[in-house]
Parts: sequence; C-alpha cells; structure tokens
Amino acid sequence: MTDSNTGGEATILEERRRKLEELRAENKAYINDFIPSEHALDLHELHGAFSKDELEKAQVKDLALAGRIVLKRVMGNASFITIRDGSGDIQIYVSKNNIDVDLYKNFKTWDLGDIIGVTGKLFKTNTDELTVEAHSIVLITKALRPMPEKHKGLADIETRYRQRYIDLMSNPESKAIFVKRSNIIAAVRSTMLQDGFLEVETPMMHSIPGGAVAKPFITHHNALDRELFLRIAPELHLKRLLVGGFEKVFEINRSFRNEGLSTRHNPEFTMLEFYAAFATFQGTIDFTTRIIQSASEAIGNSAQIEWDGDQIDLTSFHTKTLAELVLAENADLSNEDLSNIETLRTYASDQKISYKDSWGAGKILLEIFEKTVEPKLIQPTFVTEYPVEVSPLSRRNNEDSSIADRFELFIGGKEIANGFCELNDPDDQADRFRDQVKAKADGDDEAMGFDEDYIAALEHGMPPAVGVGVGIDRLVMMLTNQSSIRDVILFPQLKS
RNA sequence: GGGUCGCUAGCUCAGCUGGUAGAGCAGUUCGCUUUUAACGAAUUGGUCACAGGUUCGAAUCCUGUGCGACCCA
Repeated sequence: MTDSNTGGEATILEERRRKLEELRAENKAYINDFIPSEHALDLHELHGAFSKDELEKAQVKDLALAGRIVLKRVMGNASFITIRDGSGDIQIYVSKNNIDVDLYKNFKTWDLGDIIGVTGKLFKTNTDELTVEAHSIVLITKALRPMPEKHKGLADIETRYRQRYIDLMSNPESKAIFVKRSNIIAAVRSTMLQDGFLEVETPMMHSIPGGAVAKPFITHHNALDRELFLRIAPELHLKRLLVGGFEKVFEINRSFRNEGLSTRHNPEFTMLEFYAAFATFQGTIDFTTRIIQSASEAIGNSAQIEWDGDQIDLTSFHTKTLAELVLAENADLSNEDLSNIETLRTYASDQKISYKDSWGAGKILLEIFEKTVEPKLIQPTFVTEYPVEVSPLSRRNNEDSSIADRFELFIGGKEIANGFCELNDPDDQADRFRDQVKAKADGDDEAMGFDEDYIAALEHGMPPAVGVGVGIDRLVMMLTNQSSIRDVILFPQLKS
C-alpha cells in the first residue's frame, strides 16, 4: 500500500493497470467476441425523430453497440454514460434494474476512454434524448491512459499532430476533416474513372528524379549498392505509359520534396496527375474544373465556399494570360518590358523581388507574377501562356515558340493545379534537359537531370497529350476551409 | 534563414511591478434511480520545456538551446 504520489499521471496509470489486472485474473481483458450490430449514427437517423411514446411502442430492442466511454454521469443505482463509436455518440442508460448488482458496482469503476459493449433497447429520456437502455454491458478494452479534458478536448496543437489518435478520439471536428478528405479523394477518383481514365501505379523510387523542379530525398538500395531518389513527381513515368499505348491514365499518390516544413508544405504530399492523349487544352481546363466542382459537391459544400476568410465562387472559373495579369497589377510595366531581361531585373529590384543572375526573362517574370499577382487570385482563375523557360516539359505554342501551352489554376491565392500540353518532340525535350543540366551545374539544385530513357521513349513516338497535376492536400484544405496543411494530413512531418 | 509570441498537474488554463505553485476537468473515497459540462462532500497530484546567469530569494528578470504558432525572406 502506497500513499505517496497519488493523483498524478503515474498514479492514474497504476490505478488503471490495477483494474486491468483484475480483468486479466478473470480472463476478461481485451476480449474480442463482442460484435456490435448497430452504429450510433444510424440509430439517431432511424429513430431520433420518434417521440418517447412512439419509441416505446416500436420496441427497438436487441441492439448491440460498442464504443468508447466519453462522458459519465454515475449515480448510486442508475447511470448515464455517453459512448462514441465510429459513427458518432449515443447515450447509454445503465440501471441496477436491468443488470446484475455486482456488475453495476464494477461498472462504476470503468473509466473515460474504456471501450465497452452494450446490448439493450432504445428509449427516450424525459428530456427527449435517444438512449440505449443497457440489458448487458461488457468492458472490451481497458484504456490505461486518460482521455483529454472532456469539454474542450485536446487543444495543444503539437500533441494533436504528434499523437493524432488522441486528437481523433476526442475532437470529432478533426475526425470529420479526414472523413471529408477521404470522400474528396473518392470523388476525384470516381470522376477520373467515369471519364475513362485508367488508374495506374508508377515507381516511388527513381534513378533520376524528374518531372518537377524540386530537391529530392536520397535513399540507398543495399543489394544494388546504388543511390535511389524518392520521386518528386510521377510525370515522366506516366507519359511513358502514353508511349506504350495507354491513352488516358492517372495516379493519385505521394510525391516527396526535400524542402522545409511549414503550414503549407509537408515533405510528402499527395497529387493527382492525369494524362490524356489527343485531348484539347480547353477541354482539359473544363475537365479540371469539373474534378474540383464534383469533389466539393461530394462533401456537401454549396457552390460558395469560404477559405481563410475569403468567399470563393466555385461556379465560375476564369481564364487569363500571365502577361495580362502581370500588366494589370504592375502599371509601370509595358507589354514589351515583359521580354526585356534588363527592364525586368531593374523592376524586380525596385519591387524588392530577389532573383539570381542566371535567371532568364521568363523566370524573373514568373517571380514577379508570384509576388504581385498570385496572392490576389482569390476566385478560381486559370492562368495561361507561361514562359517556356519555366516549363521544361511543356509543348511550345504553335504561334509563339517562347510561350508554353500551359495553365496553372489559382484559388484563394494558392496554386491548386498545373497542366500543359505535353512536349513530345524528343529533340526539343533533349535540349530542355540540357538546359536543366546546365542550370544544375550553375548551382540550381532543384533543376532536373537528363533522363535518357525518357528521351528514348519519346523517340518511339508519344501521341499529342495534355497532362495535369492537382495538389490533393491543398484541394482538401480549400474544400474543408483549413489554413494549415497539417490539419488535412493525418500524420504530418514535424521536427523530432 | 530573420522577427514576434508561446511552453505551468494526465487534460484545459490562471499565476500582477521577483517573496511558500492555483482553479476546473480527469483520478481516489463517500452519497445520489431520467442524468446530460450531472450534482454534493472530501482528497490526491508539479524537475513551472531544458541549460546557464542576476538576486538574500526566480514560474516571474537576462542569455542560450529545444519544440510549436504567427509574420517576413
């Protein structure tokens, strides 16, 4: 018998372990033969509208539910508890009238957080709350650690991310976001499949990282004794599939970029990428619009959504060229200035926009766009006509070879999608790779390497195609009105 | 990378210009047969993030480190 150190965390654990040992002694710890027949939410939906008398007449009985105790109101001879199952919460009435006296006594020692099984029948209390009158109760899984504060839930943001299971069990609103995330991805997948796209899986481990401008993670294959890179994008493999004869393919999966952690960046993130042979630029813009609209509808959003305090109209997607947007926001620039590198350098310096000497006019122009225009693109806007210089995998425009047939979609001031007509000229692609290799040699550690096999693939002939990447994490942030990417990723990367 | 703010009981939070570390919830004990943030009574629980410094005395002031949040690059 110890009287020291009671009440603290060690004591709570000790006390609960003592209760667990009693269960073990009776061979009743961690039982697995209680199978629920109902979920709380279904009971509310099916029977919640009945009056107390109607419910009494209906005799909804022989129900079996299992869930975690989240609230207790224990009295001498009868108690109410609230349990939470996978669907939601429901109140349970436990009375000495309906269960064995010793069991009731034991029940009173059960803790918040314990997972229990209940059988019984439905009724409504005097205050009209749908409740299960317990005819049998069983402790299924003993919780050895205490639940967070019962009203406010888990508020500490760091613990919420690091121990997401606690966040999920105590904060239903957090759980709801991840249900929505799953539904959004399911809706996106459904849109793709309905349009005839084939879902494929391409390698996560690449010999040459490519398909995007980013720093890769490096790993090592022991048997091959060779460096491998976690992919920064699936693009080049998906286009190899177009060469192989698949005409419409997509992949929804993780890519990895070796950059800092922030509320907008997680090193592993989820993208949808899709490629369609013989598709038109405008048709792809329309299809991308549909993907986003149908995902929003799938989680019950109205056409007007709110994100970070902005009202966004998802019924109306605009299309504007990069040049017209830059000119509109930068009155001191003229159309001719946009291709004059000296003028752009001077202007960027004046605006305190930093650039590197190795950058061409196109890259400086893009930087000016990102700083002066991008945050203002609140309503859905497809921006078109990007400089070829910053689009190393895009096809050149038929009229203006310095412009790529590319679009980026911005909503709420953030990039949501990036798409372009694919470059299928192997010689032009080889030249672009060489430019990238040179940029890498000049110190740009995000530049691409030269992918010889990809060039060989293009030399076999790739049909004209359009491809699009959609950032799923950002899409979920937008559609669930979250401002941190960590609130839409179950286990976000944090410093250790 | 820079700046600002935060870190106190298992959880949620107070703690003033430096003077013995507090509440609510959870836990423990008792009472209570329609409660619902159940209630009433009693009670337990602390390396004040960490490491230094100033001081007779530091949760509090100073410096550094770690982690997080926000802003900037």
